[in-house]
Amino acid sequence: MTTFGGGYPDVVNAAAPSDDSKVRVRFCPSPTGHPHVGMARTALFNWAFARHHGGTFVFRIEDTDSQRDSEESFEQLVEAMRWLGLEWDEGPDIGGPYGPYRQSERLDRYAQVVEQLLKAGHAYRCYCTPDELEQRREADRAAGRPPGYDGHCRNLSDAEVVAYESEGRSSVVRFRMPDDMAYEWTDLVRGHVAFPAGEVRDYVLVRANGEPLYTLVNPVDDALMQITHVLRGEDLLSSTPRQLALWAALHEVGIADGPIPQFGHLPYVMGQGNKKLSKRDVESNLLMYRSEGYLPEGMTNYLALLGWSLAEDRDRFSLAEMVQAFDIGRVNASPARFDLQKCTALNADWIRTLPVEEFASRLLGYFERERKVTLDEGQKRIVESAAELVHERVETLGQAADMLQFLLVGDDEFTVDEADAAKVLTAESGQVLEASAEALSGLDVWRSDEIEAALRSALIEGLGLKPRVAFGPVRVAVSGRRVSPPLFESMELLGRDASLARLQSAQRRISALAE
RNA sequence: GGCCCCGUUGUGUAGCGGCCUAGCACGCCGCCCUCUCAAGGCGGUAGCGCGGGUUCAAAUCCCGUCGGGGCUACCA
Repeated sequence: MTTFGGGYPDVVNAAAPSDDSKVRVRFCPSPTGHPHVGMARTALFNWAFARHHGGTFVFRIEDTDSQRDSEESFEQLVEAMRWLGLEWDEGPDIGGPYGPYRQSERLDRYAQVVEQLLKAGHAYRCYCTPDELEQRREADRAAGRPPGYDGHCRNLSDAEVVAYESEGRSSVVRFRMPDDMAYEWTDLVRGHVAFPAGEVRDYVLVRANGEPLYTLVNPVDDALMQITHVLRGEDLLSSTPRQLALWAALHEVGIADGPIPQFGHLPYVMGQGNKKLSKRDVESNLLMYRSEGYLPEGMTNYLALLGWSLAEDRDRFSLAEMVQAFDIGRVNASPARFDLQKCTALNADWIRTLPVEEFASRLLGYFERERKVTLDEGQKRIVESAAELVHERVETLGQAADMLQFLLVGDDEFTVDEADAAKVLTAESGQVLEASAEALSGLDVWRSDEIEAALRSALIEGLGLKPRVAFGPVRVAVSGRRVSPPLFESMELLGRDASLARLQSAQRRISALAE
């Protein structure tokens, strides 16, 4: 028996190229559905690896499944990558020396490769119908034989081929796996991984309709694009032997000339329970985080923590710090659960770390890009001043926007939360509002410290209330909520007229209640 | 069924034979601060799947076992 690693000692387990600038890695998603956090984690680790080694990060689109791929999905992918700040050096939009970078534009090359593999005997046409295959698989299962293609069409005679063709059967192209070869490699994440000989069956490279499959195009493009390191999901671990075999064949027919890349299989990102995070889970949608107002810094930071850590006592770190420290050998092999709470907490941490002015400008951008609202100059100034008030109180930009909403709406659009009103704007609070309005209307200077002094004197000293009891109704009246940014500063920003109007409106509400 | 991968508090991780009566973060629970909510401060909760070895010494090495996951497609 031959061991693949032993047969090709200079390629399979080749040490990482000593010249780091030769490092070439790729992120190669299929454009189906929305961009997904597991995908983003894979992209991030590839990117960090490339940057750490001063290598090249290639963005390649694997769109060979015309049934499932979509242009919309492709655009979202690009957008998600840009949002996260993972710039690529070669890719569909910017080209590069090994383009094109969309596989749908490379079909002619794959056809050539298939011809060569067919000619060299590394692949053959298989005329088995899906039904026949299914039946034989069933039989194998029943008999306790290992499943997989049984090699029916491996060695058809010319006459048999002619017969099948004249029957009008269509054919797929199958790769001929070497008979007695074991496959092993040193996985960058898992260490030594071995598959015994005879386990991997002949597999399909090209569909009957002529469309090439991932099993073919992925290794072919890795070869053509001189990829040196393949960092991908654990789900592809067991397809590695097939790819190793294909690589050997590509070498033999002269399509591949560089070393076989080193493989590293990243752990799954799990969702609830023990299930891989699926595209159906809401928290898997990367762009959802952007629209909720997560920071790209927070997102990449959290994603990095899914299988990797920078130091034992540090969770928060920047992309630059990650690049500096990234070591694929220190990536965990066990699956990581995606924890929205931790993700959000880390994002909150990042928000608080931002200088206030920076936070304000992100918030302004968030209003415009994600909330699609155009703020006038006055509103912008309010947001800029109010940013400080919510900076430490929110976990996302979205929460900040919500929390400041009451400062940005006119009296006609202003609404009071009904549940909160029911609890706080009760008959007894009528006198609180009345006293407040009276104290405030006499103020010479409308400033938070003056407002606070006036209200404290009227409500705490005057009515003898505890602060939290006294300010509750005022808060709901002015902000519409029981939870709000600091009250007196908010009132200053709102302005005297609007503040008093809202107090009066709340009073009317209470009197209406009494009747 | 066969093959492969994985297994430290609820979650993410640190730990790579003695520094571990297992560290950090999130969560959770108290307390303090306080105009609400946060933030901040202080304290607490909870873990090496199990069983055998090896060793003076094991979360760390070996074997077995159990559990979870993946692949076994004309998906990727």
